[in-house]
Amino acid sequence: MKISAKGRYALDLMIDIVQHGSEKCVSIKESARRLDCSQKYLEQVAAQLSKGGLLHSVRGSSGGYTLTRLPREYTAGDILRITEGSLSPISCVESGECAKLSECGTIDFWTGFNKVIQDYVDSVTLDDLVRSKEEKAGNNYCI
Amino acid sequence: MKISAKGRYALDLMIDIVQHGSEKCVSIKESARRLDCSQKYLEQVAAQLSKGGLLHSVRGSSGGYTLTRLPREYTAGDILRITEGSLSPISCVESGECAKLSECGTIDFWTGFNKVIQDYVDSVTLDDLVRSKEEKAGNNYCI
DNA sequence: TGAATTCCTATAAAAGAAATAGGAATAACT
DNA sequence: AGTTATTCCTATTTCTTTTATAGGAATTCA
Repeated sequence: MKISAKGRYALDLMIDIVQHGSEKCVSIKESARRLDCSQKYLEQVAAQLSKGGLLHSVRGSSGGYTLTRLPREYTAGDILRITEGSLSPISCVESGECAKLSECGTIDFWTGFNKVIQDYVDSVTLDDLVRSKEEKAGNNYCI
Repeated sequence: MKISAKGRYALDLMIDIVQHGSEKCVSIKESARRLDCSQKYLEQVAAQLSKGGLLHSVRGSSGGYTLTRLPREYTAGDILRITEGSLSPISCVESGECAKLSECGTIDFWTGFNKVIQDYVDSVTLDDLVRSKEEKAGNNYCI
């Protein structure tokens, strides 16, 4: 039960855009260099976030991506659900597509599991993540 | 981020053994029939649970599996961790194997995520699951 | 001895994740 | 106008993991 690399990239990318996009667009080329990952793959992640309304894209030369909201208005859940497709631990929790639901002994367990997951990921904002990263960066000089 | 079929089978199998193994061993053949899944695959799941100390196996004719503890002494987490390998949402949370940990902005988020997952799955016992199943079974006649 | 089981391990099949690739569309800058 | 830098679109490949199948060895009961 792992979050995929794509989901991790998505969080890292959003953080990167906050940190480097105060006034300008942030291009994928830049971000990929900083995050040290495949530019082409990161493009796909960005496209998905853009399609999902979490990023605004600017095409053409000196284009890139900007946020569509304030950092505190995104939750980690918003970001991860876009790239992971869903964060539920089991598909029937969402779809209800199971012939044996009425006699299922584990559905309440899965439903509760799903709830703690969603509650947690929606309790952390992008702003929290950025501040966490900034604290870490500061520590490099202090310790 | 899904629990695998193997993990679901493991929970269902443990429940089945509680429900049908009060006095005797429960064979995989029986369970596979009741759970409507591949006998050979369920064998592998059972072997894993047995190896992990959650089930006691009896070989030979009229053999099968029995619990090694009382139902209330297993948590869902105990069972799922055996078959899923781990329930952490990201591997570095356990391994600490990441060169960039000191500058990572998301590690605290992942660590907190891991905690709510472990806390939840360990808050539900096998006994809870069995009772949940029995309630559902009762409903078939009441509604 | 025969039948029913767990145990062991190999392998095939299917699905999904991660990355690569090439180029079209768009927009800024000179 | 032309060059360059970008997003956008989609196909394909490669890799990994999951799921299932397969065959038989070891064990135990009757």
